[in-house]
Amino acid sequence: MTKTETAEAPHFVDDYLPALLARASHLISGEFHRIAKAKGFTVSEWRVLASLAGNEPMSIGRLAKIAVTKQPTVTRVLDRMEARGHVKRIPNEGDRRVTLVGITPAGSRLVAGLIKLAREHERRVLEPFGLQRAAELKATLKQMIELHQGHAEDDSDEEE
Amino acid sequence: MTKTETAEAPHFVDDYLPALLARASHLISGEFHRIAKAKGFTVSEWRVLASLAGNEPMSIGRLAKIAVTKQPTVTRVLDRMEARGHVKRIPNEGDRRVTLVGITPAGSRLVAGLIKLAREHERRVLEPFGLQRAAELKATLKQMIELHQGHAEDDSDEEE
DNA sequence: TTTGAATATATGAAAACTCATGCATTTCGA
DNA sequence: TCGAAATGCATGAGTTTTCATATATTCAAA
Repeated sequence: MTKTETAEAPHFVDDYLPALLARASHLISGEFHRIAKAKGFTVSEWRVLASLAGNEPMSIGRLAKIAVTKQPTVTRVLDRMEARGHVKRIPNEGDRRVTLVGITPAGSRLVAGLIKLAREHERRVLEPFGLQRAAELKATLKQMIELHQGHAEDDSDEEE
Repeated sequence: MTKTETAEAPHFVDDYLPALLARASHLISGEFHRIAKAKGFTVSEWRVLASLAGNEPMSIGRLAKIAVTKQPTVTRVLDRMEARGHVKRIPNEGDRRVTLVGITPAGSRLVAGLIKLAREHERRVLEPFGLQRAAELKATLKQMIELHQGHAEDDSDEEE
């Protein structure tokens, strides 16, 4: 129905990489975010926790980059999470401008369950593609990330 | 490139598909969003315009789905854009619950330039991967979107 | 028809995010 | 060593987004 338009020519956003990435990301992550929310976390909080999980403390700036969240937002998310005892700020020895953030044992326990669920969800998502294509997809995405993390300007990307 | 770690197993988020999608999407789109903002659009506005560009009017719900934005947000974005004359709401004949949204000539002119820039940007992003891998990436993403658009629950996904 | 459940969009109140900028600390050139 | 520029994080203020729900319309069933 409603095809007053010319034959087909897929619409712009249907073949535009950023749109495809956004839509796929949104759909896939959204599925898991419902689980995270059920456990009492906002999306940002889950991202922060997942980024810190199993890692040594890292700077807030680095965390912002990994968690795909702007620095002021991260600062505020950390305030909430620190208040709940899931993460802790740690003054940095060498450079006192830096504040490190680490996950607490309580935070670790909480996120451990979520990560388990996240991995299961990921497996279900990738399953229809097979190991080969799944690996290719991840490799391509990783390479793309690698190529673009330097384009900085906004968020907190750069360094390295 | 990454040295911070102890050459250990890559951290959870470094091989977790949703994180890779989010990070790639964020980095790539972010690059273009700077251009869109320079032209006076917010990210949401650009998404709405890009979704409508060259298309016939569509319902707000469908637009929300395509633009990867929640319905209340779309409604408000539309308010702003309609006030600027970039889009227009059109009462739907058959079902009067539905409000259609179309891009105006003024909106079309504006977005035409942006889309041209967007395509150039996309080409630059995909260039290092070659036609083959680029096509595979898009195909995989499209299939993934296809497989998951029904999982609805939040936003506005479903139907179809 | 009439009623009750669905569906599509809008909206008030609250939460989250973002920009611009502030403060503290470190770096670096003169 | 001094002062300017840079860096890292925090914060005030304003905007956007979000949740929950309201409103309007359609649909299904009795």
